[in-house]
Amino acid sequence: MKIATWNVNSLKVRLPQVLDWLAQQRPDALCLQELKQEDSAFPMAAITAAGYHAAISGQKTYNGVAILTRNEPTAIERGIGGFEDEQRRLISASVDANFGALRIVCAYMPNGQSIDSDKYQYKLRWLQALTVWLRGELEKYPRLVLLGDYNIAPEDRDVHDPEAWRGQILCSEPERAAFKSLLELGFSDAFRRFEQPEKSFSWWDYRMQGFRRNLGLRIDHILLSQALDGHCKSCSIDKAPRKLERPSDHAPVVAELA
DNA sequence: ATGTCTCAGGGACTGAGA
Repeated sequence: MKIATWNVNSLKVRLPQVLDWLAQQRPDALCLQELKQEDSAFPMAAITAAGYHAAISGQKTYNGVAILTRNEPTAIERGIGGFEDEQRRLISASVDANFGALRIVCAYMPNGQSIDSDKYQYKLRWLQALTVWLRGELEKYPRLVLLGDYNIAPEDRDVHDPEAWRGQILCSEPERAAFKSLLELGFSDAFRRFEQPEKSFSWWDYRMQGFRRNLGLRIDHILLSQALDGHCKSCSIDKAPRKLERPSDHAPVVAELA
């Protein structure tokens, strides 16, 4: 089965691209972030017509996440259990796979703005709560995949200019330590299980002709629980949608499980 | 290079967030 994650930076604007991508790629599951719309505005009819179910948790202007699946999702849950958060950043659902039920967790992790911002403190608290909560989720759902926009570049090789970014937001040591804490739950980074081109990124700033010059970061990830390790057959970044007119600033990340 | 894109409020542009 094919699973993917894509920060679309407004589903209203990006809907035609999402529908095209679904038609071309036919993923079994697509996790979306930054819908930037309330649930009442979600384009359910178009998604249904494309052959997909949708579990959604939307919000006006900011945030908002969804899981689109070809098979009906079950046990849909919103947010991090035990963590009060008015921002709609996380949704979970289960789908059947040929190797057993798969638990999908779709996350839009906080950006943090800058390391001296109170949004940075919120980011670190959010990541801590996620890690605590996931420990229990992994017991309930051993075959669990955590996909989304992590807003963390885990290593220097995930950054176009590591020296310029050192200690900055998306790259700071506390953020990288939080990412490592996720790995210590038994997760592995699907992308790094395979040989990849150098300077592989998933996000490029709209400014400075960032995409054309490949001034990017790899901040969108697919983490696989230990029970899924042997099931992952490939993982790659699809840069094609980033080349379109009016693109999202992120590209989809895709993994194949069997 | 405070550089681009998106949204809301209000009804043209500005500010916030990324």
